[in-house]
Amino acid sequence: MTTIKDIAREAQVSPGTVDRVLHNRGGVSLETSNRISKILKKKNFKINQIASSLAMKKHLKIATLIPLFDNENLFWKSPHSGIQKASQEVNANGVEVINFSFDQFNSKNYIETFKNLMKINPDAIVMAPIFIKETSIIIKSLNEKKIPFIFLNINQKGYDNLCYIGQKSYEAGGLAGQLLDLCVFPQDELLIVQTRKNIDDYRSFSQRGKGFIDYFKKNKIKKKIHQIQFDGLKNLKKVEKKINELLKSKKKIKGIIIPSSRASNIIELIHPDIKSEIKVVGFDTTPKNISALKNGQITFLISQKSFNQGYKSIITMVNYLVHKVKPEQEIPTPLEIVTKENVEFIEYDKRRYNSEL
Amino acid sequence: MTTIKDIAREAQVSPGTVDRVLHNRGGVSLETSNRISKILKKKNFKINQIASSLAMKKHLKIATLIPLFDNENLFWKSPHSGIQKASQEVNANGVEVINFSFDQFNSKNYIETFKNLMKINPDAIVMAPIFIKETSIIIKSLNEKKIPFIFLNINQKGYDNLCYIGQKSYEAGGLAGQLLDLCVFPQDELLIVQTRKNIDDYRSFSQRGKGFIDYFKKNKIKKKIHQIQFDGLKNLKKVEKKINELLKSKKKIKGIIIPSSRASNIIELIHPDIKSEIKVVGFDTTPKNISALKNGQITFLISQKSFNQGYKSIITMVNYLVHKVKPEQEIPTPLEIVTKENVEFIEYDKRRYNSEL
DNA sequence: CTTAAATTCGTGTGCGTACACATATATAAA
DNA sequence: TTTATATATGTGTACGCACACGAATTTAAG
Repeated sequence: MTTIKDIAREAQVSPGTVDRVLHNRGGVSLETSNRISKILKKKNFKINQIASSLAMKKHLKIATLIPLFDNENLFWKSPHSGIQKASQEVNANGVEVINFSFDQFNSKNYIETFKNLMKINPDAIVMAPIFIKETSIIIKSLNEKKIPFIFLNINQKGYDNLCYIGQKSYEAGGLAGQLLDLCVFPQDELLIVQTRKNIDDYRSFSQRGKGFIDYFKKNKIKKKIHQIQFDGLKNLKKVEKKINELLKSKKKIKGIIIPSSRASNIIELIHPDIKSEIKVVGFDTTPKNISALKNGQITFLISQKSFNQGYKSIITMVNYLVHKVKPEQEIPTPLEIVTKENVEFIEYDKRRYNSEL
Repeated sequence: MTTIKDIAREAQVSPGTVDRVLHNRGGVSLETSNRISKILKKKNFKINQIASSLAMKKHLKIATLIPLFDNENLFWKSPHSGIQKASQEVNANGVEVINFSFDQFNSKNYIETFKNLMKINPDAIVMAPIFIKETSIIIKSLNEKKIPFIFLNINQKGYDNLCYIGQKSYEAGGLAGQLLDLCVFPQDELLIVQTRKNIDDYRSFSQRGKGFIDYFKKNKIKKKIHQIQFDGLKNLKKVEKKINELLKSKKKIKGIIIPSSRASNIIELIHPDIKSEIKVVGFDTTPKNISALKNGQITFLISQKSFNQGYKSIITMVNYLVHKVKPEQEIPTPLEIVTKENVEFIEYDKRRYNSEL
């Protein structure tokens, strides 16, 4: 292994001079510089990353701003884990990741958490821009201080975020369309169950619905697609009644897509006799969804691979900050199809990841 | 960040003593040791990997022994890439990975390549144990020299390999069963196309076939499953004739599984009229299979994620050598389902990986 | 009580780099 | 010529840890 010292000796200069050439920090005569460069190439010198980062002792702070998770709503646990895993890896490079979580149903808390976040003077931010208006305020503040930021899992257009890392929801809907189309009879009808009313158009739920419908249009498949909406899942009795009534009256419905991550909550309300004849596509591998998949109530789950999203967000940011690698503007995560028959291996893989934290 | 020095100061000992406790290298009185341990825990001390590996300056050599790939047979390209990626990462930890490739149809070459491999005195080996007899010779040699080894992608029982990293072929066949079952009518029949005759029972091809058949048994689904075998794909005319004749005579066959990685080669021989009504499940995301998937000739591909396999094999070995982490005996890779609608994202992800090499 | 042996612990060095600081040389201005 | 100024290069230290060596202390043996 060639070291800086070796190069220096051969070029008859001091290690410091070689270092200057390596990082073209100036202050070296052209003649010396050329001589050193030649030797560097000849010896195929590569800086030792280990020694380098040890010496640099850079202390970058990346702050994350994403929703809290709890037993009720486990979705954000997975990105959190991915971020954790990445944190640990980059920690060795002198990068510190500090997490700030907010209540995803409370826009005020979103802003307040952001203010707290700014107190630590982060060098960069990874965030899930949930609220529209508040996000615009946040981004303004970030732009003033020239702090780079990445959008995670939720995209907002019109900002100069370094990139967006997340699922293409519209396309995920298309995939759901293909899957249901494959496993129902041509004459069967389908149903979209929205678990929240009046949701913003940009939200993944509605994007998935659109993609689903458009899949059939695009492929010129004639398909009757019903829709039903609920105003949250607080009043379960009401939801139960409504959906069972619908399914009883429309016997031709043999496929259901639930574009939110609450598929299991809906499915368990459906009458067993009806349920057994219906194929269901849900989203996100929450524990509840997984168990519904395992006992056959859900046919397919489409996973965001949100662990990977979290992981990538940190790695991408570090690459940008440390190595000045500009990422592509959109980094879509693969659409992972999960069924009863492959779920155990996907779960196994996750466990490994988490245990490696 | 807490350093060894900090701990030493608080425990009123020298850094060397703390180091001894950290690596329980002995030579420390119980009393002192306990005191130091407590402080370590209290301060949540973690050794700085960077400084650690810099100081250790270990020079481990891991050799890989896997088949060559070429334009004809691209399967092994992917594990190679994964190994490359991992190599680069662990390189920073003072680990060197040296690749040795052999002709997968030439058992002599397998042994010869192994002999060359041994000349570099590797500290560990990652290998694909393709040939039975020759493998037994190789392993004997490795055991004598106490060199640890990992089986990659192909498993052989009865050896004390550190672990096996690869797909569970039997289960992959089950998954194929579920997918085809979901997308054909109950009365439809299925077909297994083996592209090679007289293949060893342990090979993934036949394991997949078994898993496929057993899926229907296990779930008590009555299904007529036909089988056809070819002796390689040299004589394409003959293959074409035979398979089209079969499909014409058995009109009820509406689903085909090709348990090797040559699905596209088979599919393109089938008469268009028949093909359009048949669902096809293939394995492995070779370029040819991908394009057949894109143009609708293949319905599902089940991917080995062999890039990940290669990657994991190196990481696992390094964890064992450096951090003494014993892996589980079997590390199955997720069974990835690929369709026309999600293939582009999976391809994108691969490209990213490769570009990061 | 002396000496040897074992136990316990401190010190110092090296790993390869980054960077601040010091020094030397050349060039320009006075 | 002298002094100031810029340019070019050398030196030294810190980064955090691993490990060898040796010193100090305790215990055992004679």
